[in-house]
Amino acid sequence: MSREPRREQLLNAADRVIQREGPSASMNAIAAEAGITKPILYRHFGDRNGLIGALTERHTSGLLAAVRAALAEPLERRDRVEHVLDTYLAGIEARPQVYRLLTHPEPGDPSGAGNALAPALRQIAEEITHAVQSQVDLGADRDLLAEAWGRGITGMVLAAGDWWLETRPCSRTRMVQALADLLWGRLAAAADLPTAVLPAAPAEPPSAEAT
Amino acid sequence: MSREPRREQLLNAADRVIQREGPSASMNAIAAEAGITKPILYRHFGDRNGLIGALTERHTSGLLAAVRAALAEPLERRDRVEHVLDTYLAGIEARPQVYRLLTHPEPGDPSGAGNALAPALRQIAEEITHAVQSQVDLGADRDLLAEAWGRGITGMVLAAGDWWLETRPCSRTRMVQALADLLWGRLAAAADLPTAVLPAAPAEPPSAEAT
DNA sequence: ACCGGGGTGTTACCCGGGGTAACATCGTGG
DNA sequence: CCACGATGTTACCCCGGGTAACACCCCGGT
Repeated sequence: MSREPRREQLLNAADRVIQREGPSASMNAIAAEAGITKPILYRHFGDRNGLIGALTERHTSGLLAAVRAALAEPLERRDRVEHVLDTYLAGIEARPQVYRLLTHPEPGDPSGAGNALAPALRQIAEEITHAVQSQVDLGADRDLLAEAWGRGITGMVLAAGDWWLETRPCSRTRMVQALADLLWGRLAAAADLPTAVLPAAPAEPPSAEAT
Repeated sequence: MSREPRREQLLNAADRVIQREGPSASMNAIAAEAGITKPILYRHFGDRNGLIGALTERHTSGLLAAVRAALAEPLERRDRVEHVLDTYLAGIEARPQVYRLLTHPEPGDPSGAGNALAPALRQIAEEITHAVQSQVDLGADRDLLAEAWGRGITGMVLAAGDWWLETRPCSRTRMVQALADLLWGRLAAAADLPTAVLPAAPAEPPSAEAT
């Protein structure tokens, strides 16, 4: 049995463990699940990041391709955005544990950059950036805006999607609407509430010792 | 010297180390910086999360208060949003290392939830949620929308801010504009680019082994 | 039949980080 | 003077990532 198929088997095992124990599963546990011992894992993947990376690759390719496809769909812009949002949410909904893996930036990253976006998500951000750049007329600022928006939208969907996954406050469709509405400037368009002009704001600024 | 002042000293030391070495600084390193040894740290803070938590508290209180204040500012809505964005960006700009600390969710979190938003950021998200809920007329969906948007906006600013901090592609003011524009539906309002209807899209779907 | 190489696998170890137990020390109030 | 409670110490445990050194097994070449 040459390298490649073996690699697949090991990845399958790792996959099962992480599905079961979450992304913090130890190399020992993974090796055990595969019925072998650590050094073999290291032979195949170099280090933990290698393994996680390979695993991530696997699962992202699908989601990433799906998002990319959704971004290229020939739809009205709003529909396209909704389509992308729905694609992403459907993806993370299908495999929550794996999704957590994707989003966890490598913890022991000693290099200066503690990027908020894991590599997998950075790819999505780049997809979005590129799509915006090539599809939307933003004038002189296009490059800056597209890049900032790519990151921003990705982070927005990450955080909101995470919350949605955990609390399931509504259907996927509704969630898609909520996010699309935000992107569509509904925050700007909505009317003010008749705020009673700060009805004697209760002064209580610094009360540390909060839980 | 009673407990409290000592605690402060220790926190100061921890602060310096993290400022210098990033959030992954070891307890040993922190103890050394304080001129003492580990057990004392543990006496004061219980465990690492306790220390980090206390440190976080310290630094967040300022930023959180600032954001809260910005949210309550009696301005036109767009100006208020810009004000909040600028407050946040200014905050993370001032102390990057500490900011990284805030955003790093505890790595060894064995509980199922690997929340994308660190506790400090969750507080900000709640602030935003509350502000939207009490200031903007969103009809029947207000609760859902406010909550989803709170998370979403926080995540957006986190990701975009992170990128901005690392690459410094533009001035803070411009960045604020870019994000406010996104929130203001400029994505929706902009015209389509005259896309040449997919000029022979280069087919090359699954090409793994990417770096 | 013999050998060598590239795959498989193993045990046993190193290192470093979080966390703790047990002991020494100092200072202050009864 | 002593006891108590704080400060501090050394030395240790445990566990997880990562590696060294060695054993096996099969297959192809001479």
